[in-house]
Amino acid sequence: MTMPESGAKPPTSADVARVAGVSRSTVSYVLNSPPGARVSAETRERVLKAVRELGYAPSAPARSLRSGSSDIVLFPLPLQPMGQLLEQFVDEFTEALRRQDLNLLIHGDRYARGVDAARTWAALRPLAVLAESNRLTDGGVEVLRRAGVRAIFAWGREEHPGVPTAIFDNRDSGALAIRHLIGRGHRRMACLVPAGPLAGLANERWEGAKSAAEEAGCFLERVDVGYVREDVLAVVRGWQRQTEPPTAVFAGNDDFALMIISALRECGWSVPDDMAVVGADDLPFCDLVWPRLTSVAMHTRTMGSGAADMVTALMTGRPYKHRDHMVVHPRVVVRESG
Amino acid sequence: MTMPESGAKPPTSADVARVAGVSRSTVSYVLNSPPGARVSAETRERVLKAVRELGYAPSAPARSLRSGSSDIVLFPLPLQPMGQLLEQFVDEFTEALRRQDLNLLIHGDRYARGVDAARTWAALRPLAVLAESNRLTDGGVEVLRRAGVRAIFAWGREEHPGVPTAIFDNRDSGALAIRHLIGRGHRRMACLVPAGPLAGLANERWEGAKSAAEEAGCFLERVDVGYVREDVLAVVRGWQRQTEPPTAVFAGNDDFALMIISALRECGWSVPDDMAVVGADDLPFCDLVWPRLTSVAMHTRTMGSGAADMVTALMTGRPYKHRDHMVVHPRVVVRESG
DNA sequence: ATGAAAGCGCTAACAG
DNA sequence: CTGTTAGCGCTTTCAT
Repeated sequence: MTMPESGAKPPTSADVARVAGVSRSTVSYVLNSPPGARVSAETRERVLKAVRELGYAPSAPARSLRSGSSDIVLFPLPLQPMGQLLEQFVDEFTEALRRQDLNLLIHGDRYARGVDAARTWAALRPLAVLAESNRLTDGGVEVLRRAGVRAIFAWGREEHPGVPTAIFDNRDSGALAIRHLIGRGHRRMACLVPAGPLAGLANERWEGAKSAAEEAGCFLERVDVGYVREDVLAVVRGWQRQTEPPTAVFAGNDDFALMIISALRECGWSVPDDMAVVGADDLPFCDLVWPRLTSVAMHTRTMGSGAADMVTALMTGRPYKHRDHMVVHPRVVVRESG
Repeated sequence: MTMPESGAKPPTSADVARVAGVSRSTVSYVLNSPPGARVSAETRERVLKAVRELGYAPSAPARSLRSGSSDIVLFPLPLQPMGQLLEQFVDEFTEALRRQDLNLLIHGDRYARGVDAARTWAALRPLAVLAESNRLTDGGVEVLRRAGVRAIFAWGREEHPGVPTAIFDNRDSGALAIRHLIGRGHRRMACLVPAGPLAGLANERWEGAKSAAEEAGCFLERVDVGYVREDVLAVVRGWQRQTEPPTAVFAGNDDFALMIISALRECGWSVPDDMAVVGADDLPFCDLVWPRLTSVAMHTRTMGSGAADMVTALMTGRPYKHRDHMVVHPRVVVRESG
């Protein structure tokens, strides 16, 4: 490989053709091997050698312009902090896409929504877009459709009309956590509702928890609490003053479960004997602390493979049903804390 | 906005021009407002109205093809799990880029490296690429340069020759942790070296820790340990049998710090009195557990703004020095655990 | 098995 | 201020 000339323009397929002593179409045939392409082994070798020599990389923009479709699947970075779940999902999805020669691109803007966001996404002319449902509006979907995006896929709490949606109902998580605790014999429980960036999420989980408790005729206390240790400590102190404090708490998420366990211990209560604790999200540290943390989790894998399935359907030309919705169910990962 | 025709092709600037009753160049002028463009307010309005009506989004591929440069800054998703740090960095960087009308795209493939990776990245014809230094090879950098990528920026442990690099030296982290503990009066210490996906990282931290201990004439025990609770527990049990066990431990990362604190407690030792614990990465939960976790952290913000500065330099045409390296220094976030 | 040529949607230089 | 036009790099007929 020779040195780059500073002002040099990127090599084109024409350059490759010239160096290899063939025509541009031959280069294209070698690089894309379409159904009816027949290139002699020797020619192919010459072309590939030229490619290497020139450090040639075909221009995706030009390709996309010419062919009218791209190999990009666009995933706008979620607003809600996903932590490790994100990397897990991305890994799986990328792998599935790679088998179809597709590229996952995560768009860094986590805030734009509606038509503005759609225009930004549409500009890239992606093959598919997987967006949180609350960032899609009718107008936005319209813009994407118009721009030739072949598959639009939503995910999140609410389904989006006309767009296949993977529904993560956080009420289910709350309900499941409470039912799990009831199954373990608890009758007086508390549900933490954390403030902060995850408040919306937490509130949904509370709703589900509440209805599960009502259904079973159990007592469930709602405890709003800030994202600081002192608040959590105050809550535990409050319980210690009660004559009949709850025997179990659904912490709303794993961070809070960690906090509440810390606080309980500081106050001399043990987990799960004096108080059972259940978190949510099943973050990696659930397995690392002691007592290990029982947690309600969504099947991230379900979403990863579900999304990949959709893209596969799209690629193989199978009909792609716009009305399909998929509900992603939570499950309880039972460990020692509750 | 009217209904999409199913087989319809995406609207083009020509469609907008026709609907607005102007020429294509006028549309382009309105949408890009280049220096010398003069369009009457009324015409501009007509054009924008047509844009809205058609749900038009300009094609980035076509634009990029024509103008020879794009608005894409490409950030290959790091192989090493970054957790929250990633989202923090992305947030900040995206915001800085938005001010320049640039888009951050995160490429989902975390594994490809060298020339193969470079070809994939180069295909998008991005304006800039920010890659982990260990995924860049000379050949890869060459391919990117050839493809007209204006700025190539590396980050990670080692600097990459010829490419400006943000150096995160994990030896520094280890050394800093140990020096902090020495400053607190500890003379016999241990350093956990976790196995698993982060082994490389941990090993570097160990090296730094070791040299800091040697420098100060202190004893530092290297403890290799698996990513499971039992291993950590066994380590603590081992210490309990020693007549002169260490008084402090650098856990290598925050997850391990959490594990070791759990294990210590299970064995009846208290933190930090019987054993001080320092983690690394300053994950959010450091503030949530009790005792709150002292942790060695890198300045993610430094990297975010550093990266943005580089892109700014690039955009404003300031000379862009290919030999610049930036060392990102760790700091100790002191809390109760050690 | 290979080459010639058209055209994807857009911008920018130039002409009016 | 607006319109005409050339061509960016590529794929894909259609001829050879």
